Amino acid sequence: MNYNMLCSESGSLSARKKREIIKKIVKGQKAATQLKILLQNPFGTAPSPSSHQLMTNVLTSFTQALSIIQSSSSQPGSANGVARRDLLTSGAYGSPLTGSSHDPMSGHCREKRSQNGRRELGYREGGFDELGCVRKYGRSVSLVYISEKRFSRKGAVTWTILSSTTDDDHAWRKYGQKGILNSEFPRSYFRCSYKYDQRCQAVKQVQVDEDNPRMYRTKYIGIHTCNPTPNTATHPTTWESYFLNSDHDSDPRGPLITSPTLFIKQDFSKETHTSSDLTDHKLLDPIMLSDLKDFELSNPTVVPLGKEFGNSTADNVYSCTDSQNLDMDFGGVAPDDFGTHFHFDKGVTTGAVTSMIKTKQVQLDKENPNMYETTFVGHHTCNATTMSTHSEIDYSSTAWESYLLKFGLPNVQDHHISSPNLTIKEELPKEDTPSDVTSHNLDPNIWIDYGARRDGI
DNA sequence: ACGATTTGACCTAA
DNA sequence: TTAGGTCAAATCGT
Repeated sequence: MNYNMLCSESGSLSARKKREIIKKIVKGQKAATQLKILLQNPFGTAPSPSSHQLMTNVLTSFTQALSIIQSSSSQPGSANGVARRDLLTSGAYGSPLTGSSHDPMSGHCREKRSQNGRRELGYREGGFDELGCVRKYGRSVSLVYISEKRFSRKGAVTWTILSSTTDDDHAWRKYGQKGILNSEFPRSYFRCSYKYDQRCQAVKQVQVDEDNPRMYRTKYIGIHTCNPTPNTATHPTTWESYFLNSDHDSDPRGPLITSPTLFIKQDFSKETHTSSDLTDHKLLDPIMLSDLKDFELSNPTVVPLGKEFGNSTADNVYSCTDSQNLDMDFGGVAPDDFGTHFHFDKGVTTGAVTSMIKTKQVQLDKENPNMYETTFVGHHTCNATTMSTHSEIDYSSTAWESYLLKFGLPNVQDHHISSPNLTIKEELPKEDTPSDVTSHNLDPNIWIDYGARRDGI
């Protein structure tokens, strides 16, 4: 939609719709302003919605405003509807299409068959509004809407991100893959899973990045107009991702990538139960506990963890760096700690505050060498560092809550988490294991590698 | 049985 | 003519 179109159409909008549009735009402007403030001062103490939420609000408001305009222009008998169609068929969009197989006036689909008899749905000359017809898809039959296809894509919002994962908070359906000239990796094509259910036109193209094969270059085309159901959309969390460009506007959902594959098992030791008494945390809601058990996040992200010493794996143990007021000397690992059972809880009193030293250990899982088992003992009483780049994290909370926020468990803010022993298993390709295990960003806390040892000595 | 993915054919734009 | 994008039958996975 161009400026002239907006202007010409605005003339036919009712006063009520004009008010709606202005309201939406103003709302978007407010969200944009908030986002600007947040970006200028990302570590401010004042509570504010996450950048993701703000960007979502901006895009939602503007998209809704545009939808109102577009819905007005596409009403039957609307002169502007004709103008819109003319726009879509003019110039670069106006090339005739083969097989006038769809009659938008009758609402019926006409098929054409290719030389090999394959059934096809052709494109009509120029763009036309979506019209439903039944098509066979594999062995199932589903309602299909023939859309404006690539013509509408010309003016679609597009942006590209570089991310360690292909996941985002939308459900996608793969519809194609192509080898690309002078490119080592093929390009995969995805459409929104709700393309036919909700006429959502969003698509994305994913390709392994040439410069960094560990990263995915994802191009998003079009903004989602669907309302995904909660159980089908993954939870949005930030991870390693970068905005590469934004051709027009930026969809806030694009750069927000979900977390790596994590298998979380939670267990409670006597030590940690007693430790909860040392803090103001309350016991975890049993319902929450059931949710935590074996909670899985699907994502292929590689997060560096672990070290290898020759051919044998070694444990890596970490202490929270925010315990600088505490005794940093853990006294090494006691001989009887060598083995599979960890025991690192140490109660330390600093001034009037009794703290638990948070430790974690990382070890290759014996059962599955592609997995890393991280055991967290104790809980953080420190504030997570503001050096973290994870905007989704509540920095004032402890690591447990941070994790839970990142993982998107529902209503986690309403729960005060006790200090469980938490074992996280991460699925990581071993070849991606770097030597430096202290700089990973699995959680928002900074860890010091205070020792590595061979297991089972 | 049915939804999702694969993959070769087809289509359009350049 | 060619490269990139899409379709849809075949196939896979649950």
